[in-house]
Amino acid sequence: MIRVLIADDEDMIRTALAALLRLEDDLEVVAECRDGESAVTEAQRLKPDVCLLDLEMPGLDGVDTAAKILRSVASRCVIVTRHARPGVLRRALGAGVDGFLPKSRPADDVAAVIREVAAGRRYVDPEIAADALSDERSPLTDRELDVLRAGARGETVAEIAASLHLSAGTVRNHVSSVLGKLGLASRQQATIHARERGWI
Amino acid sequence: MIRVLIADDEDMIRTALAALLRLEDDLEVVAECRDGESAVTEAQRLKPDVCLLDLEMPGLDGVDTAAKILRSVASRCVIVTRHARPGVLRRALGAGVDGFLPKSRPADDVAAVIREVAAGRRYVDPEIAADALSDERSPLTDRELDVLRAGARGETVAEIAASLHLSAGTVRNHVSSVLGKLGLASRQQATIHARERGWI
DNA sequence: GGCCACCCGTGACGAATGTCACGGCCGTAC
DNA sequence: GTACGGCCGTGACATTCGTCACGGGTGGCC
Repeated sequence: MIRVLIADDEDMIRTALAALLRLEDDLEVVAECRDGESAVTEAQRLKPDVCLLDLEMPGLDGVDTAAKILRSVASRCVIVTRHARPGVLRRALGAGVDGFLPKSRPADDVAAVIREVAAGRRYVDPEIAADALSDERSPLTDRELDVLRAGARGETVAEIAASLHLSAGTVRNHVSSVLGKLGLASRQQATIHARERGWI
Repeated sequence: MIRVLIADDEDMIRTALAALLRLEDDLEVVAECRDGESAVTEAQRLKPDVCLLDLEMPGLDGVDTAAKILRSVASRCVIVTRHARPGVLRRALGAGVDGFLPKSRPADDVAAVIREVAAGRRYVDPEIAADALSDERSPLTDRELDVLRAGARGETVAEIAASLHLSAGTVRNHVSSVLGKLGLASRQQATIHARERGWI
């Protein structure tokens, strides 16, 4: 019997997946969590065989949650996500995740992947894996990404500078460098671009 | 037997819901569609009793799809959505939709709502309904929303003006008016604000 | 008729933004 | 050692952006 923990902040998808997994004879859903923090707590308490973690969750996201779980429990983690991008896959594998499944795959595959991972194998969606091999990784430096992240909600240059403890001129230089690398013309275009590729 | 059409571009949630609904004795899933256009076609061909439509779909969104279906077939429509905002609910009801269910509700509720709607009753998530009654609707004019939509991807004022066949000064005035009404300081903040509330 | 809201435009102003050139400080690679 | 790239900062510059005041046009409402 494979003991499974599910974490997803969206009730409809979480309860639907849990109900489907319960129909499988060899799977047992031992916990349903709506955020990363409770998933970590429950994983430490119940020590499930496999944790199925949604990437997009408030607070701790799926990868952060997996990293915390893997540091303290001998569980295996599968990341499920709507926005499957090479950048995210890299982050996930770096955190020690064993499965990576985009939500563009049918629900039947979830049980299959859980069995694979529980058996000690890894599973990565082949489509994304191919993308991750062929694609360009972010040409931006860490600091440049910091600036993009800090300005993602429409903050002004001065506010970005304040939150990063920089001077406004430095922020402008970083932004200018980003726009040059990406061939774009404004910060908001750069943030959209970076978000679509999973860089931030 | 209630005949149901499901439309959702995300395979995992669509197949999961379809599988769960098939477990119900009184429901029959007659079609699964991944976009609005095919949902309209299939609805016209199969004339299902209830159409379960995801709001967020490429091309025709859920509400547009419902409007097209309701004009040509005697089906009833239920909108399912991740971002349930009063503005969206208003749009949906205006299109003649009979059910409105956010994805923050458990999957069991889907079958219950389908039965309600099939029986000729309406169902609107009480949480959202309360919000819709109490909240402010958008204080922005149609043209102001046009400008926000046109500039949602980081376009410059001149580009917005070109795509709306306006002068740059007029666009700036609309933007200025929007920012005044919302108490914000930049276009990108205004677009974020409007998106969060379902105005665009 | 007047009043008002919305729409479109112009012109001018200050502030914010992006570009460029420059210098300095650290690491790592050769 | 030198060379290079990332990082931080300054200063000056042109462009863009948001604000304001103004005028004209339409259509609905009293």
